[in-house]
Amino acid sequence: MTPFANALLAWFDRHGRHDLPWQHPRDAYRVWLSEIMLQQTQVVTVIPYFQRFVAKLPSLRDLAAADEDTVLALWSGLGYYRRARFLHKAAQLCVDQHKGELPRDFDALTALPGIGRSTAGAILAQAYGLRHPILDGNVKRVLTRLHGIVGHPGEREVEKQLWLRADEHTPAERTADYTQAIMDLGATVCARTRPLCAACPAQADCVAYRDHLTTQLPTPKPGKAIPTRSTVMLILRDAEGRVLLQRRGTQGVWSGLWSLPEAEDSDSAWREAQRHAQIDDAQSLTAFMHVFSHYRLQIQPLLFDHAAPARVIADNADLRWYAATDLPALGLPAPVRSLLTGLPERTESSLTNEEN
DNA sequence: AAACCGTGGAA
DNA sequence: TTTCCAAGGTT
Repeated sequence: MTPFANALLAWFDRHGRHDLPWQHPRDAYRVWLSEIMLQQTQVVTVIPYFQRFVAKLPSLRDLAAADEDTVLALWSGLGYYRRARFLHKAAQLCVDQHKGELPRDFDALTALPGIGRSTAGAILAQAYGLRHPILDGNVKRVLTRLHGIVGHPGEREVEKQLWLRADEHTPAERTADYTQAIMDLGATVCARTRPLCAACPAQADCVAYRDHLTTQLPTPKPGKAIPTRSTVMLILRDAEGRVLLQRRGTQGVWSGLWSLPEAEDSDSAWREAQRHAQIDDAQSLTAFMHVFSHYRLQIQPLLFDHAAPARVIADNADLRWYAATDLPALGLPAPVRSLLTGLPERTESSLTNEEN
């Protein structure tokens, strides 16, 4: 065992996190679910989603048997929705090909959608105690500092070095604890900003600490400007307060989620609205910006109140009028949920349609 | 290889 | 306000 691993395990026993929801009980399904939810997402954000998810779908077989709408509703607000669709698909593959269990084999695990090298390692180490390294954001931060590795971790040479170090430090004993420990260290001590080096068990071995490089490592990703796009979101609301929602396709952002019909500008918005309902006035709501990882989206909501639904689209499975009480059970994009939740009440004038 | 894929919190 | 990015994987 490397001196680092030894010191880290001793630190973990006293200062590690031992009460995370997926640790009690720590079965393969819960470890897997937590690892997928935690991809690019912090622990504090994940915890309530995890609790809600396992309360509704406590086992892999429950997940496999669930509707995609149910899964996406449980994921709604977490982002990167492809994770949820992959998770669902992988559960069904486990039922079909692995007797309803998550495989204990690395190649079989990474063959499942949504499980890459690091996530597979985390599952095998934490759920089954097998010696496999992980290399998530925490480990990259700890190891770049510990070994003074310069260069953005996204570069292939840098990542290759990091995997070698990750493997070197991963002990054959207490692998599950070590895996949790290095993530805990990265999250609580070796933080991105203002690391608590005085409390670090690896301080004596740390190149970045020795050379005063902790603020410069890991090397930040080269910045790139992201474009701004714009869209008009149509809120068609009928006399009973129901709103027309459209299920998005399997490609692109918010795949599989229920969202609002969209248009490029207000003119095409009117034409689009008239395809779905008889409408006679529109109210521009406050426009706002929604930020994705790779572009900004300027959203102009357009409220068509007291719309009379066209009969022709009534049977379309991907286009439905939903009551406000239906919304909690639907997978909605975060800004759409926020928009619909904060919608103005239908006014007396709109109810009586006094403009005409 | 580089783009794509969400969201919210911190600084 | 702007910028950065957190338990990554897929195409």
